[in-house]
Amino acid sequence: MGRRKVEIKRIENKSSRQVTFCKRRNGLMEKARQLSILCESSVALIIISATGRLYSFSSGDSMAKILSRYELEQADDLKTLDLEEKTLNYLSHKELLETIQCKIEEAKSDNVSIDCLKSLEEQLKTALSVTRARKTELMMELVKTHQEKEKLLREENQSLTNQLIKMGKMKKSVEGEDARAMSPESSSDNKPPETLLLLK
Amino acid sequence: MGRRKVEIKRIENKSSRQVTFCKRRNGLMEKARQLSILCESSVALIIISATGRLYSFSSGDSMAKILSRYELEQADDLKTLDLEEKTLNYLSHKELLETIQCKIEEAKSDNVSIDCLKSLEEQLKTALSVTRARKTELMMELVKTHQEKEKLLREENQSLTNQLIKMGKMKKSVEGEDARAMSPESSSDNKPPETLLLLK
DNA sequence: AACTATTTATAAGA
DNA sequence: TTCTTATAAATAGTT
Repeated sequence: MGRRKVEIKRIENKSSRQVTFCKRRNGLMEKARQLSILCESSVALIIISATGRLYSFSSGDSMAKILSRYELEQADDLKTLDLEEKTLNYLSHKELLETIQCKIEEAKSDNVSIDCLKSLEEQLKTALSVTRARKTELMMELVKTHQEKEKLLREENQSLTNQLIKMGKMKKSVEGEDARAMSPESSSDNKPPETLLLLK
Repeated sequence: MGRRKVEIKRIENKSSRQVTFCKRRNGLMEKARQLSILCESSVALIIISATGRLYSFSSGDSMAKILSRYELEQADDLKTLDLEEKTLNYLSHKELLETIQCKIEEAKSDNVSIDCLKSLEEQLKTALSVTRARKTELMMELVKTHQEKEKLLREENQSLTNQLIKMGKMKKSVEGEDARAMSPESSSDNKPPETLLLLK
């Protein structure tokens, strides 16, 4: 939308690249704002120029909230488990925590070096990821357990329902012919009644 | 840009809000992509719909890289220092590290509870923030020291230059008249030579 | 930093 | 939902 159509590829001329960056960045920010208002959604936008300058917009929820929601979806689940696999391969959660304790011991001194803090930061980052991954792992297990329990309960339920239908039919077949109307929601898939042995 | 102008405010009709969300979301993503390519910049875009669905786009660098760059700018510097002030007010870095060691001790057991891991995660997050803040603090001090050293060196340099000019002039004033051409870059602000006592 | 000729995005309608 | 089209909005090149 300008004097002529432009191909979407890196603009070679430095100054026109800079001008376009400024124009389109503002356009993008405005569009992000509009979307969030029109459709009451949360939008987080971070732009880093080629020269390293940072621009950001966030709406609805605060940036931190949006980012943590994103991380919840991405990092916390499978990706972190993958990313941290390297670490997990060498060190178990327990071993990692032991390692970090040593680092912390070092960092408790009153005049720590920047390098020491840098290294502690890295360790804490890793520990945080691994703790999250382990937490997710445990939660997944928990969910799985619940799902299985639910499945068994559904099966039990189905079985009981079928038995009821069977009994109802026997009774109705003595009384008359409109027995099918009794439980319409399960009328199309009444399998032969299964035993309750499934439920241990 | 449609059949008529729309005010930027929440669209009341649910289905047209949904349609607009879909259209504008796609538009925004496309614009983000174009900006990143045209101007070789990194763009991270996260959109969360009113119903909680998450959409994201990232370019150039990976999402994780962009987010950590964002956090570096925001969290690491003053804001985290503010955000974590609460924590720092109650616990020093050292005390925090001691607290975390206890948590870690708990979490090292083989069958930790999810709650325990959740709490450890929180502690690690705080420790990470505080460690970063402390690191930044120390780095700022270091930078300040260097800046002061630099200032003193510049002053020493200026003083020496001035002394040289003065000596040069005295010499030249004996020899001839074109002495001004000697050091053109410092010809306009040659203050009287200061002592070197500044440099301790 | 403005200006405008064009292109592009999109609101409403089908 | 998807396509179409009239119109609003964004922006490329120019000044």
